[in-house]
Amino acid sequence: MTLTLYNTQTRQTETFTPLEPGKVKMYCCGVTVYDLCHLGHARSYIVWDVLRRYLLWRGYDVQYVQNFTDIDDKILRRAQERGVTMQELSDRYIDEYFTDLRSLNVMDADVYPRVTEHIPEICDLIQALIDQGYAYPAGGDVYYRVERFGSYGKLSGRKLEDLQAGASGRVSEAEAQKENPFDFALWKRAKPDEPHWDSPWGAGRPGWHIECSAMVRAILGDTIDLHTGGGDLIFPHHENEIAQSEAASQKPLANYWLHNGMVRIDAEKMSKSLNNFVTIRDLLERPTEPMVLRLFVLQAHYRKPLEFTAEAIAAAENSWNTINEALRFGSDYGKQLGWPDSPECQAEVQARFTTAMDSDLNTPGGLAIIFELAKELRTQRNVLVHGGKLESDAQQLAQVWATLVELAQVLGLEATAAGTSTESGPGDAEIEQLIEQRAVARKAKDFAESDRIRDELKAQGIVLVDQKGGGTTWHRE
RNA sequence: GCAUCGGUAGCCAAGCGGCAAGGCGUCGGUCUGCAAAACCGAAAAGCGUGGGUUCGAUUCCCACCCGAUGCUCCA
Repeated sequence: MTLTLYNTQTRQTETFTPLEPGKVKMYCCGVTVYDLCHLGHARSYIVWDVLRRYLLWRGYDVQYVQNFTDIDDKILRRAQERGVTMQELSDRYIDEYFTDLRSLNVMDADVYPRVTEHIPEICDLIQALIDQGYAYPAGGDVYYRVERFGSYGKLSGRKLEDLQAGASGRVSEAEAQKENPFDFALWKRAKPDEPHWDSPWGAGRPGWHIECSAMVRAILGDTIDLHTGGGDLIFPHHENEIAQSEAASQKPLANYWLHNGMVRIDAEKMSKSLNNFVTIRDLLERPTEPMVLRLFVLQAHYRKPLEFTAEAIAAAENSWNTINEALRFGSDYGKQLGWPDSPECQAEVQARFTTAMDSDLNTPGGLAIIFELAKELRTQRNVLVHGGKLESDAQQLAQVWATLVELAQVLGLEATAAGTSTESGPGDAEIEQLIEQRAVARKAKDFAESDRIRDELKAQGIVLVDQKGGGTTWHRE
């Protein structure tokens, strides 16, 4: 069984072979921190988190690095608008990033480099490019000379002559200084009142693309195994990273380039600039369980576009209930069923899961297997609750459960506790008393009264379930 | 215009050469005073369109239609 991954660079699904057996060096392009993360970011980081978890599960030693872009035009502008420093603004949104992504059970990276902490390495790299003729200073800026890099465009499959200059409608005033309109800034001269660093080319700050090249080199080395990010980064960001890094080192920057598909809303890409985004915070405060969002994301293959709708989230909510109930089976009933402390996993099921995941991280395929396990557990749970004993062998069921927990963990799906009992409303004793009253009414065939009590509790989020034997159980919604 | 990726049941979504996974929803049954929950069962796509290759194509090739993304803000 070998892992295969779709490599944007070759446009093929390839067998994954790390540079060094058993070890994986992985770099993921992180966020520019001037706002809250939205669902599109969530998708990206969940997907790469799953790749990382899967590699770990397969026994690789994974070194995972993800940057924060903490200097940028948009950060500056917003900081000025709010009357705070750029660092105050970026620090705040880095904190917010951790709040949101950790709640989605995205594992922390091993290193979170920040641009402002790597200015010397960035300057060294720029100098090396100038020395080799790949870059030139102009009026306090430094530009990369795209025509000098013969394979420019190899990642995104485009040729310089095919590019349409200014197609995005954002032509900078610096355009005139460039030798070629596609030359891009490595270093930007500081405007008055902007944060800046001294450099051989004058006071300024780094361009967007150079940071990743410099930080990958500083932390992971010239060549890494996996470089990941959103599909909207392929051009120009990743193309430019390749041009910078490979010109400097004469070695490949990454052996595998992986990109996730965009989240769409109303058939359009969700993005900050289109202002059509839904933040992770919005969703979680609705409230949507974090695991529901994970499930929503993982039910689609990572490279395909994913349409966000309220219906889709509602569907994922129902799906998650099934898995969640099954995940809780062990802690709820394991002891009473005499399960061993750590039941064995079912190798055959693990193998099928592996086959799905090996094929370019087919999480929908993996989830189909998880649902098989979850449905069996849920069925037995209900049989147990309603009938008092299991229909299937308890020890075998323990293995089903252990397998489910393990595979769900690979996708970062973990059981969440039953309804929080902190909400207001009637207390347990009061509920029990109402149930008692209702039982009396039912016995007297006063169904109007019994239904009234049931509806009243229902309105307060208390669901009554009449049992076969005549008793009534209840739970909070 | 150029580049890339898609178009599979009511919705979401796998599969990619040999009689179309899974999830959500829908319908029927069991249970119930009625519900809810749960359980059992069912219906529902022949895979964008037109050609071609093949014993055989949703899967490969060609053309076309539609959509998305990118073409120096972007996960």
